[in-house]
Amino acid sequence: MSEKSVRKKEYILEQAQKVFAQKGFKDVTMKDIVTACNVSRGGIYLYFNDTSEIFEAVLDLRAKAEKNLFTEQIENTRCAEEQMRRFLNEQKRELLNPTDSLIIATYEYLFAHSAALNKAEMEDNFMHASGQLLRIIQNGVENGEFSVEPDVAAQNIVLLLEGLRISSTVLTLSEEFLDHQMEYILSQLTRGQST
Amino acid sequence: MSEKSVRKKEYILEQAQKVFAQKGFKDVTMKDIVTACNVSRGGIYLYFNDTSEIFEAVLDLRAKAEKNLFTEQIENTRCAEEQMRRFLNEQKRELLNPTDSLIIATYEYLFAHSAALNKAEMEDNFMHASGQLLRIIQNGVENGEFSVEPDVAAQNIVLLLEGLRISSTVLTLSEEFLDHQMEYILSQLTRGQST
Amino acid sequence: MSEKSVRKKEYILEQAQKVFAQKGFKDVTMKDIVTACNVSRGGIYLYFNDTSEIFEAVLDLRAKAEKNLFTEQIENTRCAEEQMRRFLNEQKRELLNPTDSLIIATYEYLFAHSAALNKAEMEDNFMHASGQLLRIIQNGVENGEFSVEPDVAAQNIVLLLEGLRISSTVLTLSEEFLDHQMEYILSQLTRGQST
Amino acid sequence: MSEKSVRKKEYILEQAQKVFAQKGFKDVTMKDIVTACNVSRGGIYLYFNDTSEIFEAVLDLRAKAEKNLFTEQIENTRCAEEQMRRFLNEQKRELLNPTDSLIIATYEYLFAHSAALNKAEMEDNFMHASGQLLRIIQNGVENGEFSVEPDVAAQNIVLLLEGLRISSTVLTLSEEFLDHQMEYILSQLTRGQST
DNA sequence: AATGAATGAGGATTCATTCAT
DNA sequence: AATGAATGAATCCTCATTCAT
Repeated sequence: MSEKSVRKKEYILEQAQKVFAQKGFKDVTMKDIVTACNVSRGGIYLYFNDTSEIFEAVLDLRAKAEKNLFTEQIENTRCAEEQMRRFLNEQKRELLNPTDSLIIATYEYLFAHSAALNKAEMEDNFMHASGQLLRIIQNGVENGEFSVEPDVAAQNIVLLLEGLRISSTVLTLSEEFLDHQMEYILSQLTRGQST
Repeated sequence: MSEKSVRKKEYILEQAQKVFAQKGFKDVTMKDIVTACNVSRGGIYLYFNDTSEIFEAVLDLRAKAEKNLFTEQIENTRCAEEQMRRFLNEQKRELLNPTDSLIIATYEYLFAHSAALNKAEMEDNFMHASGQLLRIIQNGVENGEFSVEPDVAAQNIVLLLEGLRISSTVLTLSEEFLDHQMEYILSQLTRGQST
Repeated sequence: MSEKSVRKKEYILEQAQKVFAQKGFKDVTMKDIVTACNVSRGGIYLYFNDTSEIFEAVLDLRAKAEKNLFTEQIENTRCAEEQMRRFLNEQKRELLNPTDSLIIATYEYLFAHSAALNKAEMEDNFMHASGQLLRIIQNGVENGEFSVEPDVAAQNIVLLLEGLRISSTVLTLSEEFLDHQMEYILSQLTRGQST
Repeated sequence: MSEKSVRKKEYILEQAQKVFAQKGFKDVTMKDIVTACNVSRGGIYLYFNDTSEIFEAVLDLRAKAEKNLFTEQIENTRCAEEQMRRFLNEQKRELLNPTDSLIIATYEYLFAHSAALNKAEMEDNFMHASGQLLRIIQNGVENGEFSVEPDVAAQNIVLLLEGLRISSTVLTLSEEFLDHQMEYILSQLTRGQST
């Protein structure tokens, strides 16, 4: 694939991402994407065969971008609570900007393809997703900052965030509301500390 | 509407519910529902005008059924922790049986109609959903069983459950996994108790 | 057919007439008529088999009513010009009230059935329609009031009126406009008179 | 739109015109037109969105063609009576060939859309239609050939022609019959001349 | 006589996908 | 590589008409 092709492909993915954020996955047609990009009706097939392929590529692109962001934002501190605060703040920032969230699209996609999906692999993914968090919490426990079962706590937070993300597609979550929840999470991690 | 019609309508809703549980909301066509029931192509329009109307009716039916179940299961005890356990057990039971969950369908429906929806009203609904829980937690706080901010804790649990429900469409949640989370929730409510 | 049936049938025709006046012929469905009357979906078939039959019956009913009106209004004068004025006034009155005109419906009906129609018979009808007029004009010619070729003049007036009727479905004809035309017609009949 | 597209569009309009002439407006379906042209079920939508749009385009096409014809046929003479004869002959020619008349279709279309139409604008159109005629008659009056009120006479002739056109959809008008009417019109214009 | 539930045919419309250019 | 015209499948939805009650 020529360099020009690569750039065009990336452009398509950028535009497609917006479409998926706005309409979810199932309602998006090839026509929608063709309209959003600068491609002809037939031209899109030179790059992708259907909306699933496009969506997968969008997710891949995002995953790469996020990975970089993630490590960079957090690693530069020793204090687990501080790391946790940064992490939660990052989440909060995203939750306050639901316009470009792919959460609904992602669930629609996964659910639509659930027959074809490897559940074991998905669980692995879930564990990975909580991996970052797990490390922070383990740090905290080792430091004596936190006193929880690290696995369970990390999963708990991941699930809560998922609940927030999915709710944000339908509700308007205020910053105040999110602050309360974030504080609650932190206070839970340190609960036994007072003794 | 004759009595027979009423029964047929209910039958349609039962069958439709299965379809929505299996395919979500957006992918369901009038034809799907027609095929699942014993109705002709045009016959369904005697009862409903489109899939949205059917889905709304399915949700209404569910809401009624759940309301009864809820009060009955929980009210017969004074101990807040016991009430909480019963509530969580009920949630666990549902989470282990994701085949007939409408969670994906519900989010697809809400998201697809989000332009037409009243966000303020939706937030009210959310608050109500946590209302039951809120009362249990307030009881617990008054009893001295729990020591949390009731509002925030109730919302936290609702969101976590939402996270579990939506995740269950894509992952297989083991009973063990759920038990850990449920215990974690309970332990959080009683955190300061040890002192 | 029982007396009650006869009355119901007439009631149906009355209501149907309004429907045809409003929608023309082709757009009217059995459902429209059923909705406009107090009859059940299937019940209408006890009286009529399709919209054509209903429309034909409506026209028959009208024809009867008009015939009575016509003779009654005009015959009581000897002066041809006065008769003519009365006739034209009656036409004017109808043209100013186009809401219950069946002209469009009639042409739609005739055109839709033109294959099945006997053209010769239709021409007879046309001649009949001008018959009344013809007699008045012949009177006038014999009196020396008018000086025209009676056949041609009568047909001319019938055609002009048809033009007015059909135009009135689409334009709003003012009373003033109609007065000018009516005067013009009259002046034509008497044209040679000045000599 | 490519040149080929333009030609195809014109081809569609030609074929559609025949369909409208035969069936009127309301009975014509997209399927009818698709069948009459060489287009697939969905293909027609590349050119037009519904039958109204097609019919409007057909009328536009006609209007252009007629405008040319009109001026060309008439302007080359000074004598108003001669101009009038040519004009009426042209009308006669069309009336004798009712197979490709769009009159019924036009009234069905106008009537069906009457709610959406601007009546004032329609009246303007009507006045314009009589404009050509009006000029001829004014010429004649100035020449001393005719002695009538030009406005009223022009409108009278337009309405008569409309009556003839609409009647021709249902009756077979003989050439003789038309000749009589045409002569009658002309004689009316010159009525006072004898003095 | 009368009802109205039910059926199925028919037409509208939108898209994924192909293909000639 | 790229275009966009064209096709045909799939769905939606409305009615005429039938039929059990």
